[in-house]
Amino acid sequence: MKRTPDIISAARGQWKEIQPELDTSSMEVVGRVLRAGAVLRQRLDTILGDEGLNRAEFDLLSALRRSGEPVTPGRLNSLMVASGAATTKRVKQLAERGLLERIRDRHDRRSARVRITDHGAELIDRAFARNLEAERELLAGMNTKQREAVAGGLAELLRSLEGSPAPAPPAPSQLE
Amino acid sequence: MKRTPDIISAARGQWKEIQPELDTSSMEVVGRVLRAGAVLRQRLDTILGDEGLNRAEFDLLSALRRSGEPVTPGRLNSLMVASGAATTKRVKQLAERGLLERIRDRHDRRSARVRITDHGAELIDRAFARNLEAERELLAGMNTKQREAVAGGLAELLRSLEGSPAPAPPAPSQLE
DNA sequence: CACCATTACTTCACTAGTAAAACACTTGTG
DNA sequence: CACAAGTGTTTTACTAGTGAAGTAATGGTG
Repeated sequence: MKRTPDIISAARGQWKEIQPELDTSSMEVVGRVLRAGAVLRQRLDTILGDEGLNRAEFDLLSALRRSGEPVTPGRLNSLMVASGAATTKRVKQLAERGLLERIRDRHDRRSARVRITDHGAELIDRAFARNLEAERELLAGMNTKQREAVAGGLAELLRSLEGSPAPAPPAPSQLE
Repeated sequence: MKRTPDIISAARGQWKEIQPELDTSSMEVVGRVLRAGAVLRQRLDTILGDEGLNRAEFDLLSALRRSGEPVTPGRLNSLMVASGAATTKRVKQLAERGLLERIRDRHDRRSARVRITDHGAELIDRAFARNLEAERELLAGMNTKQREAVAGGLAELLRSLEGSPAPAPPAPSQLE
């Protein structure tokens, strides 16, 4: 079954002419992930904008919301695949908007824990639902079987790259 | 066959507790693409740095190199999934480094075409090979079958999102 | 041809991200 | 216990990206 080529197939063909001996097979996965990610981000970021959030803010509030309890900046870094400096900035700005707050960690004074506010939870709940809807629309060109196939493969890839997700550290019994 | 969950499965489980009626199935694809992309980028960008290029520069030189002929800024935008302002900046900086040059387009004076220099081609050839090697290492945790499966699914996704790639516009017979 | 709509690109003002440095705290070792 | 090594986070200086505005050119229409 011959398929219309996607842009990565086309690119591989071009590289073959330039450097015929080069093994470009990794592009089949990596090139496609990076490109699909860029396209999806470009399209979904505008939807988030309508909800008053950018990608960074959305990711932070999502991570906090689904964690269900306060999270350390270090853990946020890895949940969001961001640098410490980026996380610090994001937390500061959303704290100023009253969407989250910092709570001192009595058990480790190098750190504070970040907790979403009620206002923040309301905002992310709405934005998240809206985002899911937009995602579904973007995936509408694929049938269920195709979506499940790529989802399974991507899960393999993530496990291969990251291993299994670390459980959240135990919440201290008292935080003030 | 029950698999160790990846972070997106875990996240979906968390959302199910917060909003049980929400259909989060799109996260299986979109969430994973975005996350895998972020992880891959984080890891590969350091490799590119060793070759003296950042992601933006790498993408631009790659696009030019594999095109084999001068490209308009507008086409570079879509090849790289970047805004016009970003492309302008990238072109300016790499031109200053002598890695590419701008050629006037006699057929449309709103535009110039961007051509990679010999120096630029040497640099990207080495960087590209190094990048492929790093990609292969990152994919080493997956077997061939798994890689082919996810590659196929991702190709479907890209075609669904972007359609088939536009061919390069004909090269004018004379450019000066 | 004159004029208007559209297109292609650049400029501008601002924001988000990063590595490295700085600082404070925690843990390990003798 | 004292000190060194390690860890967690923030600060800093800088860079890359963006939307909107600006500018020039092209194409369409009467």
